[in-house]
Amino acid sequence: MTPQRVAVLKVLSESNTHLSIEEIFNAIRTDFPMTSLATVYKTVATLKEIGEVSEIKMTDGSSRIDGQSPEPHPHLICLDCGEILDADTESLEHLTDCLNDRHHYQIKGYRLDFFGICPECQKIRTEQQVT
Amino acid sequence: MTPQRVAVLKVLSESNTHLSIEEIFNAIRTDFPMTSLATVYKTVATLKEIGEVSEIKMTDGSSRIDGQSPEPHPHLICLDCGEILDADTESLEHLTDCLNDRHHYQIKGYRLDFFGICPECQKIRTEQQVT
DNA sequence: TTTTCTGCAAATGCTTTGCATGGGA
DNA sequence: TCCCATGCAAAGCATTTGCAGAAAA
Repeated sequence: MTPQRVAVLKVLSESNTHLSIEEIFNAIRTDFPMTSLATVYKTVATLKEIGEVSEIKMTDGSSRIDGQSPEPHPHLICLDCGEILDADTESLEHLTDCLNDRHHYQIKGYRLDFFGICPECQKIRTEQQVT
Repeated sequence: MTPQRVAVLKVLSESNTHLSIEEIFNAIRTDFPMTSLATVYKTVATLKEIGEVSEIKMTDGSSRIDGQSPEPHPHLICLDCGEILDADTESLEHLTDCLNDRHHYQIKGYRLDFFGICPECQKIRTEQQVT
């Protein structure tokens, strides 16, 4: 627990938006001007590992940090300004209609990817356990 | 229509997998050894613009090209080997159960992002049309 | 001929790493 | 004291770009 880590956590907890690493960095620098960008990256990586935050990869390769809800959940991303909103929906059913109604977003597209273990790799994992 | 572009299209149409740029590059080089990586990038970018292919950004920053179905659709991505499968489901309802049944994937998580225009930017867009 | 594409290499942007220093427990 | 975190700078990786030559239309 170093002042830098406290500062990162403070920034993330006080913000309800999805900050970029740069934004976190700049926010911290007002309090701790000697903090380095590398430390922010390292701290965020640590927080990700212990499940405190989640990361949203943007199409340009950069990423945003979600410090509020580490569980995977739908996002609304504006194609124009890049704003990210948490889509507050309880089920995956009738999502787009629901999102249009609630958030007044014009939905243009989506990205839906599931992460899991394919049958082949499940076998490999099982074999490795046995060995 | 240059030989290089034909080659890229050929590779993409013949493959039913989700190739990385490198894989496309290597596949082409067997036929056209003088093709450069930059050209592959440029060609894929062009194909993306005209909607012929879609791009799947991986968590490591690299991307895979989907030459079969340009429409956004769910993917199954293996956490171990990185294999990408198109999830053949008709609706978004009861997805994970359905996916487990059909593809025998162990679903560990997902990424669901909607892209659209936020209310603010809709206003801006409207104003710009008027101006 | 005129435009567009190619290929090389350099540049870019975000992120990661190596390593020596320094603060925390 | 011992260890881990920090900060700087350099490296890394995927991708993009500038530009001159070459091919397409």
